[in-house]
Amino acid sequence: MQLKRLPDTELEVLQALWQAGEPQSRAWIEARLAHKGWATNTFNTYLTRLTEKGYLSCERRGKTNYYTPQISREAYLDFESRSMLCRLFGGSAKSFMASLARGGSLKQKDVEELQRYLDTLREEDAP
Amino acid sequence: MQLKRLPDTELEVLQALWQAGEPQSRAWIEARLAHKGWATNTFNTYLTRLTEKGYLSCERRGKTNYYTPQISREAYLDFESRSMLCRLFGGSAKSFMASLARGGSLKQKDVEELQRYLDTLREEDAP
DNA sequence: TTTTATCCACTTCAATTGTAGTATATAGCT
DNA sequence: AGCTATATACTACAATTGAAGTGGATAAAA
Repeated sequence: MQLKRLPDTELEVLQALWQAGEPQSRAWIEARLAHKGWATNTFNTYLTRLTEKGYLSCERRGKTNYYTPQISREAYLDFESRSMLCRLFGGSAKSFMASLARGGSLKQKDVEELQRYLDTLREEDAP
Repeated sequence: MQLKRLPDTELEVLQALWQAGEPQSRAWIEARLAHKGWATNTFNTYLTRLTEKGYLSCERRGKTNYYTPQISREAYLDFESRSMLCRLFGGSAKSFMASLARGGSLKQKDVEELQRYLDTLREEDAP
């Protein structure tokens, strides 16, 4: 599938389904995203759009539709984070980090966590 | 100013102006972004919209408008990268890095660069 | 000063997005 | 079989975005 960035609202619905891990109904998603304050039909709209775009499949059981993601969370997030990095930072992960740091989004704790994570990456790479 | 994510096209125009470092005309921007293949008036449209939204100021010299960013590149990128991080990764920089790594966007070289950068951050923090 | 070449203000237009209403089908109850 | 509740299908509509055309203003040339 040729990926395209999804609008915020549709992405939130998709995220809920990724977390679910199995096909879910509109009602289930509505409960999960109750804090959004969207009307019932608003969920239906987003589910339909995601299905038309090929991000979800839809299976009917009785009166109810059950939706299943057709792309993995990993694949989508990878695509979108890469595209963001290009659009904003010319593809440089370091520039991105620098931006977070400057803005104070990167706490001491986050830095340490990241360093540990990067260490594990190097081990994998050159064991 | 209450920031809002900009559409891709407007952001590209703004990026060109940030790089310029001084007020520039539509013609200058058009030359700089010639590879986009946009019609002349398309540049005018985006410049007008950015000005209406408050991201640019506009000064007239003779027949020509000169545009100046009203927000710093740093402030905008900080805002947008933070919002992306929340939307996609629940705010975790580590998850973001993991996503890049999984997708192969993070080369050995990038990892090392990042590690050096993070080291400098810690020195600043606890000298 | 008239002409010309440009630059921009204003208008247009289709597609997408955010949001939800109306209408129809139907599962399940009686 | 008929009734009712409800889930979805279809429709609506304003705002935004991507893209560019028209036409009026005007600096510069003649």
